[in-house]
Amino acid sequence: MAPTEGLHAARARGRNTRQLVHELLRSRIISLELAPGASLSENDLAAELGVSRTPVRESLILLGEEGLVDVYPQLGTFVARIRERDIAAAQFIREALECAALRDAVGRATRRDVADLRELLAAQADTERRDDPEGFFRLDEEFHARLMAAGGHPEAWPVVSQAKAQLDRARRLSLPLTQQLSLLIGQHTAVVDQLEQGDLDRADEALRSHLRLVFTDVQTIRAEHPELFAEPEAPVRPRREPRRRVDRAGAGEG
Amino acid sequence: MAPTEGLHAARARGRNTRQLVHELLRSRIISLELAPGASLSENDLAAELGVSRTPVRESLILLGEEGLVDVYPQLGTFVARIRERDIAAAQFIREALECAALRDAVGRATRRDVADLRELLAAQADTERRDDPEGFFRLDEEFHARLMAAGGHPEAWPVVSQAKAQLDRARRLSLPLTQQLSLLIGQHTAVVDQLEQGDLDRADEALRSHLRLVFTDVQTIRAEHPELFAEPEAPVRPRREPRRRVDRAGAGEG
DNA sequence: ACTACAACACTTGTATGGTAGCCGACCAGC
DNA sequence: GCTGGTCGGCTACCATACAAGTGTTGTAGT
Repeated sequence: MAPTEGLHAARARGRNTRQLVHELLRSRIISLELAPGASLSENDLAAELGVSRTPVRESLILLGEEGLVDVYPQLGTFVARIRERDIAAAQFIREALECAALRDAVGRATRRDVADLRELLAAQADTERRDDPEGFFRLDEEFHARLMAAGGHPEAWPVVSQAKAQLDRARRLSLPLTQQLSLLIGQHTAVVDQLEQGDLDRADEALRSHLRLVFTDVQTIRAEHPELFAEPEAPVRPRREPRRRVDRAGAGEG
Repeated sequence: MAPTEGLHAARARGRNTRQLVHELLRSRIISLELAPGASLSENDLAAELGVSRTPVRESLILLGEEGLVDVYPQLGTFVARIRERDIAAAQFIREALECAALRDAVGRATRRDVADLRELLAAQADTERRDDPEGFFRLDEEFHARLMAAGGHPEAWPVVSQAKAQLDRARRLSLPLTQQLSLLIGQHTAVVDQLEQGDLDRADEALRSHLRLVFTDVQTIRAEHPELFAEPEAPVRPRREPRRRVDRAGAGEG
């Protein structure tokens, strides 16, 4: 595969290299293709992607602002380990914003909005039948985004999305484990039902318990994959990759 | 004045050039020292600050993510005009997060928390007596930050702060106009009072109306300073500075 | 065997050079 | 006078070179 082709091809569509690299790395981090703690060298990434250090570096700075990577000057850049604090903060932000938007959506959402949401629910049910969790993730994202748009606050979605990224990293582990797609879809449906009926408090409660379920899921994951999480009170001083000994004789790694 | 000295002196305190430039520009934009619509050239800024283009550029990218500047490739970077959408979104985000944090603070805040808040209120009253709106701004910032900390969500403050930045730009105009410092302080006090008494709904209401007042203030400003705002539906295609005609006769400088 | 030390490889941070693209100004032609 | 084309200067974007700092690691000394 030649990833540079994909990059340069997309550049024609009005997005610059920095944005492309940013999105690429972001998706790799959220999907855990890049595991927490992994080292991200500007040089290596630039070489791998066939671009210069500049856009890579700028992407890493942005990811650092999002809390997805930790940059230690003169030491290295690492995929951020999942921190209890960050998870809790993300959960708080998400819950506050999504529920507030939903409350605004009650009595404001049009029939068209509701119809669109129900269409998404049907599509989500499809992904369950096809056993396509990846597809569900995309539709889940869209569902929550549209819910906020129905409340008249589409601009706030990026903020939620950023918080969500922290949760999603751990969630990727939980979903295939629990296989709770039908449960999640049921909760989505409940939210839309209450929204349609105009019951403000019940809608809020439905969405809140849904978000909380995802949150508690993350907590259970922690016991199973402690290596992905940061120690509670041990500020991780990451280790540099031990240098591979350039030993001609036995270095035949293929 | 030699701003470069301040920069390089502060560099010793563990902050790199990018962060310093970022903070500097951010404060200048929020204080309206850099007016909406103003052009920000990487070259000019680098020359003015005595650093290279790299940290300046990286700062501008970050400011772009915050919505404080608009970057038009191959055209220029401009201080973002105040957009109705951005203001509304910022208000929504701020209200949702601060009120949610306050609700958590009720029944959780310690006596120490309340005492600290009251100390801030006293200091705010001082700034009113001394007619020091700049000082009030700082204390206001700290008050709201501590309120969120009292709710157990200090990590969410940066998100609020970023949203607040959009509002503050317009607020800078409104405050000296209205001279409502005492009113604002009174509202702050009401929030703390309800928090201390443990009345959840009244605390929420007190904070919400406080935040709304600030918001409506911004709206009144719009009529007086339309040039700082963007047209509702006209995506501003910013103009480049007209070139000064190089007229030999009258331009004998140097 | 163990420790102190010094060179090294590698990191991010900063500075600078070159490129594609856009806009305003200028000018020929109508 | 007005319009279309061209030119020049400016922009952000990307690439590259240099600087400053850190942990590892091999080594000499004890």
